[in-house]
Amino acid sequence: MIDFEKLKHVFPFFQELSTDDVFNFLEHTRIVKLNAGDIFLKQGSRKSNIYFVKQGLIRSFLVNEKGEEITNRIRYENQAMSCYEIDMLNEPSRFNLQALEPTELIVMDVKTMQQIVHGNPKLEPGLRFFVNSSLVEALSAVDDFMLLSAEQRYLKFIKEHPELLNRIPNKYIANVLGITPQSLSRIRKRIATKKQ
Amino acid sequence: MIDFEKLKHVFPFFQELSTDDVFNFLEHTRIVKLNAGDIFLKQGSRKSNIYFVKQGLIRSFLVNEKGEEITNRIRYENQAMSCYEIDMLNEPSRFNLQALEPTELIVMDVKTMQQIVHGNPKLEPGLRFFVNSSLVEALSAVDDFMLLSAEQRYLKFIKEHPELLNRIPNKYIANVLGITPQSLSRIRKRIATKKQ
DNA sequence: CAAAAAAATTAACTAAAGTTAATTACTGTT
DNA sequence: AACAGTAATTAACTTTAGTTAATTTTTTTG
Repeated sequence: MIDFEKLKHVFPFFQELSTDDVFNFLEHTRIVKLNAGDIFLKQGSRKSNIYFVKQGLIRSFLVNEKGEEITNRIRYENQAMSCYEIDMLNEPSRFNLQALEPTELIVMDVKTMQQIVHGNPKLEPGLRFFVNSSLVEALSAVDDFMLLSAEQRYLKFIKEHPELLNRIPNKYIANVLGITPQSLSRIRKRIATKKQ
Repeated sequence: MIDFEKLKHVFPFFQELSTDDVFNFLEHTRIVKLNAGDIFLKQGSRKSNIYFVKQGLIRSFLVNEKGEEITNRIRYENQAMSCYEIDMLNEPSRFNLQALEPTELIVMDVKTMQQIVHGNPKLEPGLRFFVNSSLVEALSAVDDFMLLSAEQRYLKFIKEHPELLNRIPNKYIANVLGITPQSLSRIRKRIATKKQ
């Protein structure tokens, strides 16, 4: 059973909607419960879903030519993950999606979602807000890579996501910062010795 | 006078619109003609416009604490530039916008554009396509910073934007790649000697 | 065309990051 | 508590990038 009031908090754009609107929307979603470690989308897949994290923590990663896993995105409560290659470029996913904790996802087919949202103008602002926010986040991340050093990016990361520090291994953070775990370890040491 | 047929090519999302729809949209735009070097938006500004490049070449750049100009975005024909800080975060622009060639821009206030587009459902798909494409581009750029070396990013850049190579100085390309002009010069030398 | 300005390259040096491998610390399990 | 597996750190070394400055090349402009 879906907790309607809780969902309004999870998805701010539900706030202005009637119960009917929300239920009509949620009718086309399904809840997926995952254990830590479960991979719910594999590299090469073309399943075009959008995944809202209701509870838990997920990551997107690929396996490079050396066989190493490289994590490129981390999402937690109230955030959404999608694979832009599948939705927008009509290509198979380059990435795997994996739960890192016991996780509950609200899953919806992207095409279905678009049909429903565009069929009900009251839903449009919510989707727009979501896409626009994603765009701002991505553009801002690009600027950070261009303008900040790895150390500065790390400091910004822990400032903006302090709650993640104790939930994910540093090696995932290193990947997201675009550096190796060894390099992050050195940066952390540098920062620690500076502070004293 | 606006060349309607040309515009349909410039903005693919106009293709399916009636002449009336397009003129209604364009009524709220203005054409701005710039000389090479003209700065048309200054760091700190809150003018929330969207700039479509009809002809020419523009860049976004900031001046860092050392007084150096750092270019973070380059846009040319058929592309659009906006300042996400102003539109989405309600903050003053961190960047300057400058024409690098004699340039013609179609300028429109973002709020006005949103009103018009949301007031005419036929215009919605065009805006959505634009925002979604921007999102894919930005996410892809983030992935490139995480997964590719500076040399690989340069090779990808010249492959995807060969027409830019002879239109902008290498130092701007270096900035966009997140490296110094000196470092790009070394990379170019490395590539040149590899090829023989 | 010549001078001036800007851009690109090169060099020498320093700092940071990648690589490989070993060691230490931590976590989860039985 | 002991073990195994994973993560984090450290070290030694290599490669790449940043920094500062000089030099060469290219572009602009009077």
